Amino acid sequence: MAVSDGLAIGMLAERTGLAVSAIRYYEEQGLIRPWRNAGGQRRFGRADIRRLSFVMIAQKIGLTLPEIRALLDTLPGGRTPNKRDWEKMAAAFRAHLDARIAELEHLRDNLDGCIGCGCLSLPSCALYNPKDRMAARGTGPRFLLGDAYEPAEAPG
Amino acid sequence: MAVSDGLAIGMLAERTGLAVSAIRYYEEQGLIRPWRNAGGQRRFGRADIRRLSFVMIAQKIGLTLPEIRALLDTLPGGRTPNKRDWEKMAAAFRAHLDARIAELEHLRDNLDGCIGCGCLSLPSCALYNPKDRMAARGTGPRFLLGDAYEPAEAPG
DNA sequence: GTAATTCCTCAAGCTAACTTGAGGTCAAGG
DNA sequence: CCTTGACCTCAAGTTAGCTTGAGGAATTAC
Repeated sequence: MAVSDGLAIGMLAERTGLAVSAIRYYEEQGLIRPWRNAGGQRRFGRADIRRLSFVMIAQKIGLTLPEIRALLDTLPGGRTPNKRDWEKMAAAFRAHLDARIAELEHLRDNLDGCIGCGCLSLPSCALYNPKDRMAARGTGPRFLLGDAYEPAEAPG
Repeated sequence: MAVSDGLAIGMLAERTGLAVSAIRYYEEQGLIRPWRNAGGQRRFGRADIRRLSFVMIAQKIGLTLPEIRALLDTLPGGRTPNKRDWEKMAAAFRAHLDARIAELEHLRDNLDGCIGCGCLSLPSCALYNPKDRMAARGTGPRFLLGDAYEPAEAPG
Protein backbone atom coordinates (compact mmCIF):
# COMPACT_ATOMS: atom_id res chain seq x y z
CA MET A 1 0.00 0.00 0.00
CA ALA A 2 2.56 2.55 -0.89
CA VAL A 3 2.59 4.01 -4.37
CA SER A 4 -0.64 2.73 -5.85
CA ASP A 5 -2.62 4.39 -3.07
CA GLY A 6 -1.71 7.78 -4.47
CA LEU A 7 -0.39 10.92 -2.87
CA ALA A 8 -2.00 12.68 0.07
CA ILE A 9 -2.65 16.38 -0.43
CA GLY A 10 0.18 17.40 1.87
CA MET A 11 2.64 15.41 -0.18
CA LEU A 12 1.42 16.91 -3.42
CA ALA A 13 1.74 20.34 -1.84
CA GLU A 14 5.33 19.61 -0.95
CA ARG A 15 6.15 18.32 -4.42
CA THR A 16 4.64 21.27 -6.23
CA GLY A 17 5.38 24.06 -3.81
CA LEU A 18 1.70 24.95 -3.66
CA ALA A 19 -0.26 25.45 -0.46
CA VAL A 20 -2.66 22.73 0.54
CA SER A 21 -5.47 25.26 0.48
CA ALA A 22 -4.55 26.24 -3.06
CA ILE A 23 -4.77 22.65 -4.24
CA ARG A 24 -8.19 22.25 -2.69
CA TYR A 25 -9.20 25.47 -4.40
CA TYR A 26 -7.99 24.19 -7.74
CA GLU A 27 -10.06 21.09 -7.30
CA GLU A 28 -13.08 23.27 -6.61
CA GLN A 29 -12.34 25.10 -9.85
CA GLY A 30 -12.20 21.84 -11.76
CA LEU A 31 -8.48 21.88 -12.51
CA ILE A 32 -7.76 18.53 -10.85
CA ARG A 33 -9.95 15.57 -9.98
CA PRO A 34 -8.53 13.50 -7.13
CA TRP A 35 -10.30 10.41 -5.88
CA ARG A 36 -11.06 9.68 -2.23
CA ASN A 37 -9.80 6.90 -0.01
CA ALA A 38 -11.98 4.92 2.40
CA GLY A 39 -11.73 7.65 5.02
CA GLY A 40 -12.82 10.38 2.60
CA GLN A 41 -9.37 11.92 2.15
CA ARG A 42 -8.15 13.10 -1.24
CA ARG A 43 -5.62 10.96 -3.10
CA PHE A 44 -3.71 12.17 -6.15
CA GLY A 45 -1.91 10.38 -8.94
CA ARG A 46 1.67 11.18 -9.87
CA ALA A 47 0.41 12.79 -13.07
CA ASP A 48 -1.22 15.47 -10.97
CA ILE A 49 2.20 16.89 -10.20
CA ARG A 50 2.63 17.56 -13.90
CA ARG A 51 -0.91 18.81 -14.14
CA LEU A 52 -0.37 21.33 -11.37
CA SER A 53 2.96 22.34 -12.87
CA PHE A 54 1.12 23.07 -16.05
CA VAL A 55 -1.34 25.21 -14.13
CA MET A 56 1.47 27.14 -12.50
CA ILE A 57 3.22 27.85 -15.77
CA ALA A 58 0.01 28.94 -17.44
CA GLN A 59 -0.61 31.30 -14.56
CA LYS A 60 2.81 32.82 -14.88
CA ILE A 61 2.06 33.43 -18.49
CA GLY A 62 -1.02 35.33 -17.46
CA LEU A 63 -3.91 32.94 -18.03
CA THR A 64 -6.81 32.89 -15.62
CA LEU A 65 -7.92 29.69 -13.93
CA PRO A 66 -11.02 29.35 -16.12
CA GLU A 67 -8.83 29.75 -19.18
CA ILE A 68 -6.44 27.12 -17.93
CA ARG A 69 -9.30 24.83 -17.16
CA ALA A 70 -10.62 25.28 -20.68
CA LEU A 71 -7.22 24.38 -22.06
CA LEU A 72 -6.98 21.26 -19.95
CA ASP A 73 -10.50 20.30 -20.94
CA THR A 74 -9.56 20.30 -24.62
CA LEU A 75 -7.18 17.44 -24.02
CA PRO A 76 -8.58 14.05 -25.07
CA GLY A 77 -10.10 12.39 -22.04
CA GLY A 78 -9.16 15.42 -19.98
CA ARG A 79 -5.74 13.88 -19.48
CA THR A 80 -2.73 15.60 -18.05
CA PRO A 81 -0.69 17.15 -20.87
CA ASN A 82 1.98 14.87 -22.31
CA LYS A 83 4.90 16.01 -24.41
CA ARG A 84 2.97 16.36 -27.64
CA ASP A 85 0.12 18.26 -25.96
CA TRP A 86 2.69 20.42 -24.35
CA GLU A 87 4.26 21.41 -27.64
CA LYS A 88 0.92 22.60 -28.91
CA MET A 89 0.06 24.53 -25.81
CA ALA A 90 3.48 26.06 -25.57
CA ALA A 91 2.89 27.63 -28.96
CA ALA A 92 -0.34 29.18 -27.70
CA PHE A 93 1.45 30.39 -24.59
CA ARG A 94 4.12 31.92 -26.69
CA ALA A 95 1.59 33.86 -28.68
CA HIS A 96 0.00 35.09 -25.49
CA LEU A 97 3.36 36.17 -24.13
CA ASP A 98 4.34 37.84 -27.38
CA ALA A 99 1.14 39.84 -27.32
CA ARG A 100 1.74 41.00 -23.78
CA ILE A 101 5.30 41.92 -24.56
CA ALA A 102 4.19 43.85 -27.62
CA GLU A 103 1.69 45.79 -25.53
CA LEU A 104 4.33 46.80 -23.04
CA GLU A 105 6.76 47.75 -25.76
CA HIS A 106 4.11 49.85 -27.39
CA LEU A 107 3.53 51.59 -24.11
CA ARG A 108 7.24 52.15 -23.65
CA ASP A 109 7.62 53.61 -27.11
CA ASN A 110 4.77 56.02 -26.56
CA LEU A 111 6.37 56.98 -23.32
CA ASP A 112 9.61 57.76 -25.09
CA GLY A 113 7.77 59.88 -27.58
CA CYS A 114 6.07 61.78 -24.81
CA ILE A 115 9.31 62.61 -23.07
CA GLY A 116 10.10 64.79 -26.03
CA CYS A 117 6.72 66.28 -26.64
CA GLY A 118 5.67 66.96 -23.06
CA CYS A 119 2.21 65.99 -24.18
CA LEU A 120 0.87 65.31 -20.72
CA SER A 121 -1.10 68.47 -21.33
CA LEU A 122 -2.30 67.50 -24.78
CA PRO A 123 -5.52 65.50 -24.89
CA SER A 124 -4.36 64.00 -28.16
CA CYS A 125 -1.59 61.95 -26.62
CA ALA A 126 -2.05 58.25 -27.25
CA LEU A 127 -0.72 57.44 -23.81
CA TYR A 128 -3.71 58.53 -21.84
CA ASN A 129 -6.25 59.05 -24.54
CA PRO A 130 -9.40 59.71 -22.51
CA LYS A 131 -12.33 57.36 -23.04
CA ASP A 132 -10.21 54.61 -24.46
CA ARG A 133 -11.11 50.91 -24.30
CA MET A 134 -9.97 50.63 -20.69
CA ALA A 135 -13.23 52.05 -19.42
CA ALA A 136 -15.70 49.31 -20.10
CA ARG A 137 -14.76 45.84 -18.92
CA GLY A 138 -16.50 45.25 -15.65
CA THR A 139 -15.17 45.96 -12.21
CA GLY A 140 -11.89 45.32 -10.48
CA PRO A 141 -8.31 46.30 -11.15
CA ARG A 142 -8.58 46.34 -14.90
CA PHE A 143 -5.07 46.83 -16.10
CA LEU A 144 -3.45 44.56 -13.63
CA LEU A 145 -5.84 41.80 -14.45
CA GLY A 146 -4.55 41.69 -17.96
CA ASP A 147 -6.88 44.18 -19.58
CA ALA A 148 -3.95 46.07 -20.93
CA TYR A 149 -3.40 48.98 -23.18
CA GLU A 150 -4.92 48.94 -26.62
CA PRO A 151 -3.81 51.53 -29.15
CA ALA A 152 -6.34 54.13 -30.20
CA GLU A 153 -4.61 56.33 -32.74
CA ALA A 154 -1.07 57.03 -33.70
CA PRO A 155 0.73 59.21 -31.15
CA GLY A 156 1.28 62.87 -31.96
CA MET B 1 -18.33 82.85 -11.93
CA ALA B 2 -17.30 80.52 -14.67
CA VAL B 3 -13.74 79.32 -14.83
CA SER B 4 -12.31 80.46 -11.52
CA ASP B 5 -14.90 78.42 -9.64
CA GLY B 6 -13.26 75.21 -10.80
CA LEU B 7 -14.64 72.07 -12.34
CA ALA B 8 -17.40 69.97 -10.83
CA ILE B 9 -16.62 66.29 -10.45
CA GLY B 10 -18.88 65.29 -13.32
CA MET B 11 -17.03 67.61 -15.66
CA LEU B 12 -13.68 66.27 -14.58
CA ALA B 13 -14.99 62.77 -15.13
CA GLU B 14 -15.99 63.67 -18.65
CA ARG B 15 -12.64 65.27 -19.40
CA THR B 16 -10.58 62.37 -18.13
CA GLY B 17 -12.82 59.47 -19.05
CA LEU B 18 -12.81 58.30 -15.44
CA ALA B 19 -15.93 57.41 -13.47
CA VAL B 20 -17.09 59.88 -10.87
CA SER B 21 -16.78 57.18 -8.24
CA ALA B 22 -13.19 56.53 -9.26
CA ILE B 23 -12.29 60.19 -8.82
CA ARG B 24 -13.81 60.22 -5.35
CA TYR B 25 -11.85 57.09 -4.60
CA TYR B 26 -8.63 58.72 -5.76
CA GLU B 27 -9.27 61.62 -3.45
CA GLU B 28 -9.75 59.17 -0.60
CA GLN B 29 -6.39 57.65 -1.51
CA GLY B 30 -4.72 61.05 -1.45
CA LEU B 31 -4.05 61.34 -5.17
CA ILE B 32 -5.97 64.59 -5.64
CA ARG B 33 -7.02 67.30 -3.24
CA PRO B 34 -10.05 69.21 -4.46
CA TRP B 35 -11.47 72.09 -2.45
CA ARG B 36 -15.14 72.48 -1.57
CA ASN B 37 -17.60 75.16 -2.58
CA ALA B 38 -20.09 76.78 -0.21
CA GLY B 39 -22.50 73.88 -0.61
CA GLY B 40 -19.88 71.25 0.18
CA GLN B 41 -19.39 70.03 -3.36
CA ARG B 42 -15.93 69.20 -4.75
CA ARG B 43 -14.29 71.66 -7.10
CA PHE B 44 -11.19 70.83 -9.15
CA GLY B 45 -8.58 72.96 -10.87
CA ARG B 46 -7.65 72.49 -14.49
CA ALA B 47 -4.32 71.04 -13.40
CA ASP B 48 -6.20 68.11 -11.93
CA ILE B 49 -6.92 66.86 -15.44
CA ARG B 50 -3.17 66.50 -15.95
CA ARG B 51 -2.78 65.02 -12.53
CA LEU B 52 -5.35 62.35 -13.21
CA SER B 53 -3.84 61.69 -16.61
CA PHE B 54 -0.58 61.09 -14.87
CA VAL B 55 -2.29 58.65 -12.54
CA MET B 56 -3.81 56.79 -15.48
CA ILE B 57 -0.52 56.46 -17.31
CA ALA B 58 1.27 55.28 -14.21
CA GLN B 59 -1.42 52.67 -13.71
CA LYS B 60 -1.05 51.42 -17.23
CA ILE B 61 2.61 51.02 -16.57
CA GLY B 62 1.77 48.85 -13.62
CA LEU B 63 2.22 51.05 -10.57
CA THR B 64 -0.16 50.73 -7.65
CA LEU B 65 -2.05 53.72 -6.31
CA PRO B 66 0.14 53.98 -3.21
CA GLU B 67 3.20 53.97 -5.45
CA ILE B 68 1.72 56.66 -7.64
CA ARG B 69 0.83 58.69 -4.60
CA ALA B 70 4.39 58.41 -3.37
CA LEU B 71 5.65 59.65 -6.71
CA LEU B 72 3.30 62.62 -6.70
CA ASP B 73 4.28 63.40 -3.14
CA THR B 74 7.92 63.75 -4.12
CA LEU B 75 7.09 66.72 -6.29
CA PRO B 76 7.91 70.06 -4.67
CA GLY B 77 4.79 71.38 -3.02
CA GLY B 78 2.96 68.27 -4.15
CA ARG B 79 2.29 69.99 -7.42
CA THR B 80 0.94 68.38 -10.55
CA PRO B 81 3.83 67.20 -12.72
CA ASN B 82 5.06 69.74 -15.25
CA LYS B 83 7.21 68.97 -18.24
CA ARG B 84 10.48 68.74 -16.38
CA ASP B 85 8.99 66.54 -13.64
CA TRP B 86 7.51 64.42 -16.34
CA GLU B 87 10.84 63.80 -17.99
CA LYS B 88 12.24 62.48 -14.74
CA MET B 89 9.31 60.25 -13.99
CA ALA B 90 9.16 58.94 -17.52
CA ALA B 91 12.66 57.61 -17.04
CA ALA B 92 11.55 55.76 -13.92
CA PHE B 93 8.51 54.44 -15.76
CA ARG B 94 10.69 53.26 -18.56
CA ALA B 95 12.85 51.30 -16.18
CA HIS B 96 9.79 49.70 -14.65
CA LEU B 97 8.49 48.77 -18.08
CA ASP B 98 11.83 47.44 -19.20
CA ALA B 99 11.98 45.20 -16.16
CA ARG B 100 8.52 43.82 -16.83
CA ILE B 101 9.34 43.22 -20.46
CA ALA B 102 12.53 41.45 -19.51
CA GLU B 103 10.62 39.17 -17.16
CA LEU B 104 8.20 38.18 -19.85
CA GLU B 105 10.95 37.62 -22.36
CA HIS B 106 12.77 35.46 -19.89
CA LEU B 107 9.62 33.44 -19.43
CA ARG B 108 9.17 33.12 -23.16
CA ASP B 109 12.74 31.95 -23.66
CA ASN B 110 12.37 29.31 -20.99
CA LEU B 111 9.20 28.22 -22.64
CA ASP B 112 10.99 27.81 -25.95
CA GLY B 113 13.64 25.73 -24.27
CA CYS B 114 11.01 23.54 -22.69
CA ILE B 115 9.28 22.82 -25.98
CA GLY B 116 12.36 20.91 -26.95
CA CYS B 117 13.12 19.20 -23.71
CA GLY B 118 9.62 18.20 -22.67
CA CYS B 119 10.72 18.99 -19.15
CA LEU B 120 7.24 19.37 -17.74
CA SER B 121 8.06 16.14 -16.00
CA LEU B 122 11.45 17.24 -14.76
CA PRO B 123 11.48 19.00 -11.40
CA SER B 124 14.64 20.81 -12.47
CA CYS B 125 12.94 22.92 -15.13
CA ALA B 126 13.31 26.62 -14.41
CA LEU B 127 9.80 27.28 -15.66
CA TYR B 128 7.99 25.83 -12.73
CA ASN B 129 10.73 25.30 -10.26
CA PRO B 130 8.82 24.27 -7.13
CA LYS B 131 9.21 26.46 -4.06
CA ASP B 132 10.42 29.44 -6.05
CA ARG B 133 10.06 33.02 -4.89
CA MET B 134 6.42 33.13 -5.90
CA ALA B 135 5.35 31.43 -2.74
CA ALA B 136 5.84 34.03 -0.08
CA ARG B 137 4.38 37.46 -0.71
CA GLY B 138 1.11 37.67 1.13
CA THR B 139 -2.28 36.83 -0.22
CA GLY B 140 -4.10 37.60 -3.43
CA PRO B 141 -3.42 36.94 -7.07
CA ARG B 142 0.32 37.16 -6.81
CA PHE B 143 1.55 37.02 -10.35
CA LEU B 144 -1.06 39.26 -11.79
CA LEU B 145 -0.42 41.88 -9.20
CA GLY B 146 3.09 42.31 -10.48
CA ASP B 147 4.87 39.74 -8.37
CA ALA B 148 6.25 38.18 -11.48
CA TYR B 149 8.64 35.45 -12.30
CA GLU B 150 12.12 35.60 -10.86
CA PRO B 151 14.78 33.29 -12.26
CA ALA B 152 16.04 30.52 -10.00
CA GLU B 153 18.67 28.66 -11.99
CA ALA B 154 19.55 28.29 -15.60
CA PRO B 155 17.06 26.14 -17.48
CA GLY B 156 18.00 22.58 -18.31
C1' DG C 1 -3.99 2.46 22.73
C1' DT C 2 -3.33 6.97 22.56
C1' DA C 3 -1.20 11.30 21.23
C1' DA C 4 0.23 13.98 17.49
C1' DT C 5 -0.37 14.89 12.76
C1' DT C 6 -2.84 15.45 8.88
C1' DC C 7 -6.94 15.66 6.83
C1' DC C 8 -12.01 17.07 6.22
C1' DT C 9 -15.84 20.81 5.34
C1' DC C 10 -17.75 25.01 5.46
C1' DA C 11 -17.82 30.01 6.08
C1' DA C 12 -15.56 34.09 6.23
C1' DG C 13 -11.59 37.12 5.36
C1' DC C 14 -7.89 39.26 2.47
C1' DT C 15 -6.07 42.56 -1.47
C1' DA C 16 -6.60 46.17 -5.13
C1' DA C 17 -9.33 49.23 -7.24
C1' DC C 18 -13.31 50.36 -7.78
C1' DT C 19 -18.84 50.21 -8.26
C1' DT C 20 -23.49 50.20 -6.48
C1' DG C 21 -27.14 51.57 -3.59
C1' DA C 22 -29.65 54.01 -0.02
C1' DG C 23 -31.05 58.15 1.72
C1' DG C 24 -30.48 62.87 1.48
C1' DT C 25 -28.58 67.76 -0.23
C1' DC C 26 -27.33 71.33 -3.79
C1' DA C 27 -27.67 73.89 -8.07
C1' DA C 28 -29.64 75.37 -12.35
C1' DG C 29 -33.64 76.10 -15.41
C1' DG C 30 -38.23 77.62 -16.28
C1' DC D 1 -41.02 78.14 -6.39
C1' DC D 2 -40.30 73.91 -7.73
C1' DT D 3 -38.55 70.19 -10.38
C1' DT D 4 -34.77 67.78 -12.26
C1' DG D 5 -30.30 66.40 -12.36
C1' DA D 6 -25.84 66.45 -10.30
C1' DC D 7 -23.74 65.95 -5.99
C1' DC D 8 -23.02 64.32 -1.05
C1' DT D 9 -21.77 60.38 2.54
C1' DC D 10 -21.34 55.89 4.11
C1' DA D 11 -21.79 50.98 3.87
C1' DA D 12 -21.60 47.05 1.32
C1' DG D 13 -20.68 44.46 -2.97
C1' DT D 14 -17.50 42.91 -6.94
C1' DT D 15 -13.45 40.12 -9.02
C1' DA D 16 -9.56 36.72 -8.80
C1' DG D 17 -7.13 33.74 -6.26
C1' DC D 18 -6.39 32.27 -2.49
C1' DT D 19 -5.81 31.99 3.10
C1' DT D 20 -7.54 31.50 7.78
C1' DG D 21 -10.30 29.65 11.32
C1' DA D 22 -13.64 26.69 13.65
C1' DG D 23 -14.99 22.28 14.77
C1' DG D 24 -14.35 17.60 13.94
C1' DA D 25 -12.69 12.95 11.75
C1' DA D 26 -8.89 9.98 9.92
C1' DT D 27 -3.94 8.44 9.94
C1' DT D 28 0.43 7.66 11.63
C1' DA D 29 3.96 7.11 15.14
C1' DC D 30 5.25 5.24 19.27
